[in-house]
Amino acid sequence: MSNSIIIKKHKQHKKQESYHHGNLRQALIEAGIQILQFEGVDKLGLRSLARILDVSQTAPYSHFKDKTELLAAIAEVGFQRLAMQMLEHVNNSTDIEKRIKAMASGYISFAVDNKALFSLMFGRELKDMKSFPTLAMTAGKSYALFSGAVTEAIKGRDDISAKITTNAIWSLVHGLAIFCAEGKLIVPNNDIDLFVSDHLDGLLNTL
Amino acid sequence: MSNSIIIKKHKQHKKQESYHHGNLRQALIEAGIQILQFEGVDKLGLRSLARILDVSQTAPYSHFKDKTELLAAIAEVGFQRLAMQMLEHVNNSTDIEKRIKAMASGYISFAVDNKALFSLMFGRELKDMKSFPTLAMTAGKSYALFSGAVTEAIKGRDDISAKITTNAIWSLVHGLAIFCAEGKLIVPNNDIDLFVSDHLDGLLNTL
DNA sequence: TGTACATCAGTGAACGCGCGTTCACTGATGTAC
DNA sequence: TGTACATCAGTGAACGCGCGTTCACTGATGTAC
Repeated sequence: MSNSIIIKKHKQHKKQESYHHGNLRQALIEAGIQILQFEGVDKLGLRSLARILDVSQTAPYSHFKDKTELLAAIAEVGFQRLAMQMLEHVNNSTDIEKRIKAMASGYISFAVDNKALFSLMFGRELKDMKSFPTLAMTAGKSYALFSGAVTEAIKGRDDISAKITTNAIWSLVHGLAIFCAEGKLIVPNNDIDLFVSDHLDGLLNTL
Repeated sequence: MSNSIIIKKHKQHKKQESYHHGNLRQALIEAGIQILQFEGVDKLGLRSLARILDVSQTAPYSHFKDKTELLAAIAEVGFQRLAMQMLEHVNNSTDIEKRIKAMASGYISFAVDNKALFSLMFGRELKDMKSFPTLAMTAGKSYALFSGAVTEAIKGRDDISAKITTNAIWSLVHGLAIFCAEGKLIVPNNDIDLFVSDHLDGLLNTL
């Protein structure tokens, strides 16, 4: 990738070059996501980010107390997009089983399209989410989407069973997402919907 | 943890201190696993390992061409133990469904007991397994255990269906393993067998 | 409207760190004769 | 059995690297009067 792309995208060149960046916080997050996209988690550092944004290496400290806080902010955007992508796939289907499958497709294709971001979101770098309550909340949204659908599907049965089913679906989808992202599983013909349908049918049939 | 434990375990003190370690390759691998157990992936380096084993920082290069090769060796041991732990849980049950559940229990409890090793085995550090054929082979064993059981269970039906079912089970189990290891899912009363049974029933019922 | 001033977003030098790897080397080992 | 010698497993100094973070600072901004 070319760093200049990232720079241009964020450093909106005003008439006179300004001392202040104007939008550094947001730019750091977005550039971070770009680095994840094209380079990988271990290239993502405060210094590398500052370099890309053409800003001094300590400028990020005006917006984030330390590196972890920046990573948390990036991951949070990731979780927002994950939930969005799940919802986009759902569209307006009313069939509950189809909706679950659609959410799964969204989940998995998000993972495939954002491998490094996805692994940051679930990785060891941020394993103590307790320090980042808003991150934890945002992260909970994608789970809640599955959970809500399952609860609706099996209403009548008890809560425990709903929870177990939700966790099973979530785990299955997450596992598929990881293996697809890593290339350990291949989606035939890139037909993600068929792929998901095939792999979820067993579980969903028992709903 | 105390590093001295690791040292004592490996540096078998002979009468006269020997110039040669005697067993450095094996010691590096085992100390590596210890570091993973008590410190985490990012504390695992050639230098830290050499330090622990009380050996010069370049000694490891007599046994591994570079860091990645050492990591691959460690991961390979991990995969051997994973397969072992799966088989141990199986014992001598003949019921195929029970056997699959037992293997799943082994898989998940391995992940919980060896979080960092598990994440090395499936992590980005070794994402290009092609460079390590024996690692890839060993890694395939745990998959083969699931695959064999499923094939046996649904014999009569076609291969494609067997493969899909295997992948679904594998993904589900892997997802559960990750979430349990990360503490995102809690195993009630530490009854891993019941936990697994609950979460796999849906899928296995369709066999 | 113009100005003083607090606040804030940046700078740039410096800190200490641990890392992987290379290099020329040396002490120990085992084997062929 | 004793010895020469190739081989191998170590040593220790040095390389260059990028990193997170701290510090004292300065230029820009906006607001109260």
